[in-house]
Order: sequence, then C-alpha cells, then structure tokens
Amino acid sequence: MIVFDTQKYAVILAKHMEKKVPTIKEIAKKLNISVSTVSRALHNHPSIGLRTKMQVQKLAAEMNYEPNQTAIQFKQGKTFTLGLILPNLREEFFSTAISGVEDTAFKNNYNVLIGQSHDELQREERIVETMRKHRVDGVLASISKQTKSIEHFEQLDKYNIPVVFFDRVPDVPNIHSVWCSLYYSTIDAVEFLFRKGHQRVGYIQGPLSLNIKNERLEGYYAAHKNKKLPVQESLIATTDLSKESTEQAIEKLLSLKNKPTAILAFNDNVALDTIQYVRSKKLKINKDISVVSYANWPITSYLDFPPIASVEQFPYEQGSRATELLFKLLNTKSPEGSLPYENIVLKSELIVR
Amino acid sequence: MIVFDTQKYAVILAKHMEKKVPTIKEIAKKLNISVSTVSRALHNHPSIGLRTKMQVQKLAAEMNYEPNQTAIQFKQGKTFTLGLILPNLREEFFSTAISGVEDTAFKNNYNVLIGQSHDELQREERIVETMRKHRVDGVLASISKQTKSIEHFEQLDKYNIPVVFFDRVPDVPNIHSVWCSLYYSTIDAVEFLFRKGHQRVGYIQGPLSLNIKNERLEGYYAAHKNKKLPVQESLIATTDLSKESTEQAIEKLLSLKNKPTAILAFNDNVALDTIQYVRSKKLKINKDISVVSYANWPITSYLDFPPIASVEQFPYEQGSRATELLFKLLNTKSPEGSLPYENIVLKSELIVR
DNA sequence: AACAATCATGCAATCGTTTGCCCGGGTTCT
DNA sequence: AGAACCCGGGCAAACGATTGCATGATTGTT
Repeated sequence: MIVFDTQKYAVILAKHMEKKVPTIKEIAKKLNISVSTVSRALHNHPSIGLRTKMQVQKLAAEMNYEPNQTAIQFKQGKTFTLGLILPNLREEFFSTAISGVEDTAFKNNYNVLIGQSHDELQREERIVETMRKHRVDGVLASISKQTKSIEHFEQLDKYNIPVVFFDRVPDVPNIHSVWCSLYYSTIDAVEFLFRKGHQRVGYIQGPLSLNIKNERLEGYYAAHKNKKLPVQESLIATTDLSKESTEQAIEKLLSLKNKPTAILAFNDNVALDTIQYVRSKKLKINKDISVVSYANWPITSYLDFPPIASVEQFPYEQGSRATELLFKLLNTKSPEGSLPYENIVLKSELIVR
Repeated sequence: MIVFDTQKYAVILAKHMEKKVPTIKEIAKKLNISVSTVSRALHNHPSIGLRTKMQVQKLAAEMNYEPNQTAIQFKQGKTFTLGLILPNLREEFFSTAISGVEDTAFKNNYNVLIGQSHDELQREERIVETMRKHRVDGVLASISKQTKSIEHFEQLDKYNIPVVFFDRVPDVPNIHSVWCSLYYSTIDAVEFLFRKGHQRVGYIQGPLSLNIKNERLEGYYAAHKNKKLPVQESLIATTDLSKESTEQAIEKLLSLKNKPTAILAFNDNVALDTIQYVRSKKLKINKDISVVSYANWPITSYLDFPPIASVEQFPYEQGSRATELLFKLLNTKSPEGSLPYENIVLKSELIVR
C-alpha cells in the first residue's frame, strides 16, 4: 500500500486562543470566597448556605466549569477506569461482550481501557503491567489460549486491583468469575440430535487449554448416559482450532468403520471448517452428517448448510454481569480482607435454526 | 437468562496487607536526600552526581518503584490517552482498525479509550463529551451514519484536543483525515467485470450519508467512460443497508427489461443479502448474476457463492496512519495556529477470489 | 590566597480538588 | 447572664511529581 496523494491545505486559523479551562479557584476569586466553599457548594454539602450555594452553581454553569478529572483522580487515588483484557476484538463474541462492559461502566461513570492479548501470553502480561502502571481501578479479563498460570494477574492483588475473569476463566481456586455454563445446553444439543435419529454423534473438542471446565465433554457424556448409550471414545477428536487441525480431526472421524452421522463442533468456527471439509469429501450435510455447534454466529444465516443448531452464550450479559461484580468489589472497601470469591454461572441456550 | 447457581467460597485471606505503593518521597527519606534529587536522578538529569544517581536507581528498582501516572498526568496536564470513536466494534473492519490504533499508541506509551456510537448521533455526542471531560489528549473518529455536522467535534478545538477522522470522514473542509480511496479500485472492479464479458453492471449504493465522497459511483462512471459505454441510470439502486432495503434495490434491478448480469455491491454485507436474495429467486450466481463488493470479509470464504471479488480497504493501516498523524499533531506545540490540515489518502485494492 | 566557576543538591511552589479542623457570630437553654 | 450549641464558612494540608531558583561545597584560576 502506498500513499499516492497527500493534500495539504494551509489554513489560517482564527488565532487559536489557548482557551484556559476554568477552575474552582477562579470561581472562588470571582465570588470572593474560598475554594473549599466552592468545592462544597458544588457538591451540595449541607454546611454551605443556600444563597452561596446558588451563587456558586450559577457562576459555575456560566463559566462552563467542569471539574478536572485528572486532579480528582490524583487526589482520590482512583482513575475511574476499568481495564478490559480480551483475546481479540475480531470475534463477535468479544466485541459484543465489550458492549456489555462498556454500558455498565458508563452507567457508573467509569471508562474502559481495552487491551487485546491476541491469544499470546506475553502480550497479556504486558497489558496487565500497563494497566497496573496506569492504575486502573479494576480489571476484567478473558484469558488467552496460552495462559496456564495467572501469576501476572495475581500481582494486581498487591496493588489492590480486583480482577474478575469472564468467559475464558482460568481453572484455579480463589478468583472471581462469570461464565456461561455449557453443561445443560450440551445435553440439550446431543439429545436434540438423538431425537433427530442420530445414533453416533461425534465430538470435536478444542485445545485443552480452553477446555478447562470441559462442560461440553461432560454434557456429551451425560446425554449418552441419560439415553443409556455407551460413549465411543473414537468418536471424540481434538483440534487446536486451526483449519488444518480441524480437518485432521474430521478425517479421523470419517475414517471410522462406524462413522458418526452427526458432529458436535467446539464452536462455529470449527463447525464451518467441518462443514466445508465434509462437503469437499462429497458427503451431504444434513443427510450424511449434521453439525451442531457453539456460538450462534449471525453470519451462519448466509450459509447454504449452517449448523442446524448452536449454543448461545450471551456475551453481552457475561460482560455486564462481570462488570457489575467488579463494581461490587470496588465499592466494598474490604475492611478485613476482601469479599468472598464469587463465581457467577449463567445458563447457555441451544438455538435450533 | 437466569443465574442458576452462585457458588460462594469463603476464604481467609493472608490478611491483605494494604500494600502501599512506593513513592518518590519514600525513596528520598530512605536515602536522606530531597525528592527533587530523586526525581532528577530517575530522569538522568545531568546535574545529579553519578553516585547519587546510582544509589537512587538501585533503591528504586529494589522497591519496585513506579511513577504514579495519575500524578504525572495531573502535573503535566496530559493524560497520555487517545480517544477512539467508532460506529461499532462488531464489524471486523473496525475491530481490525483498532489494532492499528492500539499498536501505534502503545509504541508511544499512550493508551486508547474506545467508544462506540452504535451509529447514533446522540451517543457519538455523549462520547465526545465524556472524552473531553476525561481530558484525552487527542481523538480519532470514524463518524456515525447519522452524523451530518461535526459541531460536537469542533468543540474539542476549544480545549486544544486535536481530532483526526478516518475511514468514515465527514465532508467538510479544514479537518485532518485518513481514508482509503475507492476510486481506482472501483474502476478495477468494473473493468474486471467487463473483461469477464459483462455488459450491464448494476450498482447498489449505500445511504448518502455514508457516500460522501462517492468514489464508488465516480469509479463506476469512470470505468464506463474508459470503455466508452453509457451509464444506464436505471442500473443504479440504493439501499439503507438493511436487509429489506437491499432486497428492494435488487428487486428493482431484476425487474428491468435489460437485467444486469453483474452487480457491484456497496459492501460485503449488502453483497451477502444480494446473493441470498438473487438465489431465492432461482437465479444462478456467477451464471445469471455475478457479484463484486467491498470489504473482503474472511468469512466469505465459507460461502458457496461468495462475491467473486472484493475491495480491500486496509483497516489496520488506516488506523495506524491516523494515529501517527494524530501524534504528529500532538507533538507540534503549534506556536502560531496549528499545523495545516492534512488528508492522507490510501489506496484500496481489488482482491479477486 | 582570594575569587570565580562549576557541580551537586535542596527549597519551595505548583498543578486542582478534597476534607479535617477551626473559628466567629448568632441562637437557645438553664 | 453565662454556657452550650449550631450554622456558615475559611485555613491549610494533602495527593506525587516536576522544575526554576537558591545555596553550599568543591575545584580551578590568577
């Protein structure tokens, strides 16, 4: 890519006035009262007389006074900013979760600083450090694929910065978290396939690092158990989520004597690769193989052969609930130790197309 | 959605020590020197003796001293934060652009505050105000569909907060901007269709508010002119980007006596709706109708009938170039008025599948 | 040896806001 | 009438870092 044209317009500005923003001091001077009185008047402090209060507020409005946030932040030792750490923004799941966080934060007059780990541990560590240096008041995080330990998050403890994990939650005790349980909806999904007449349902699972709670697999087993069917281990394959790895996984399933007639895919992305690959092998989707998955991407409505069902995990709600929990932690000044660790579990939902 | 399980683990913490973050003062006290000496030593100020400098830096490292950003921000009157205003994060275009902004900002030790307008003017105004109140040092913006005037951005001028628009750039003079020209790639696109043998190429344009520079249309005309073909106005339809509106637009094109055999769609989203609708009318994509579009979504590779070509607009580069321009503005203390308005135009590129 | 120049460091103000404490004048109570 | 109290408001410290200016100590110059 090349810049092929750079237009520059030279323009004479109306002598930029270096506008000075009004401060509490100036209000005080103009009214011949002290800054503390002004400050209290603006905060409706009871010990300020009504007349003074009115005068101050009137003048402040006239002067377009706005409190200097940086000064307040400094004085209060708070930044009114939350850090939000995500694997990426490109997955619609996360960009939707952001809206949940943002809306909740806004309501509380907080700002949100977003960092993308790009699923790399090193970047995640750097982001945590940056957020710490910038003294965010709290952190929300969905961990990267590579994250095994959470030492880098634990250091935040020393600075009294609470952390709430959501969606991709590390498998360690003593954390605050919000996630969406996939157990029951997986049972729903598999039973849905059973009802459709499928006897052999394959499962393509994701990398173990993302599979910590492994509710998909547990649900998969539970559904079989409910139906008194044995689980054939050979029907379970693994992908690292790359296209190639997914194809190998399907290849493994398709090469069985007893091929599955349905596949439960780790997420919609895996489902798409699965469907594409299955079709490239001249098999018919929904006839030879049906696919059910997780995520419920809107885009799948444009496909000729979308997954016939997908599990919705409510990213917006996860984001907002996690943020609410974080605020709860922030607003409890933890007199003796912090609040008990809280783990909020939401229900997911099988959406049949 | 219901919370169906809230586990609470009561845990006795190791008597949270209310760790106090070390300050410059404490370093000074421990070494029995003044804070100013410490400050200068940490900044390698030449007037500090080598021995003292070493001592200070050593102790600072041992104590894990980190300068209090909020204090610095306050003192310097700078927040080292950029505001980034986008229509939404769900479009991959924007979430990719963010990475460009983020990476560039990080390199300069800046943070990025993101706000989504959700294509609503009112939200956009509120975000601008919030960012102003939080004293961001500069703003990057891609305007909402509803934004006709930029008064709310102009108010930032009074606070000496520079603004750089990118991608969705308002059509007014005297702004800084970065965008990706679609003129030549549109010519490429139409000529590509001509070479494929298409004589009648329809064009579905977007709402006028997003069509300010209208380079697509100009390119469309130019390609016809190059080929010495007249443009039939009836081949141009308009959509407000909603599915319904797009379908009406196609309906209009398909009802012509002289149907187009190819359609240039405003973006990939319109293209998808177009393809879906055309197929629902039992017409064959790539036989009866071919579609070319803008955006080059990765997801289209999963479609049976994707657009046969799409124009890439390099969101990452737009984001990083816009951020670089903004830094240029920030680093010029504008002694007499600001820098001349700069408009950087990048080249787009037709990607043939 | 006296004085200047240089070097190393300290003092104190400053940024804008908040907040604990104090004070003067008026009212009320005994 | 003296003590206790309340009301309205001011004083000044504090938050942490930066920086112009002053000061003291050392060295160099003649």
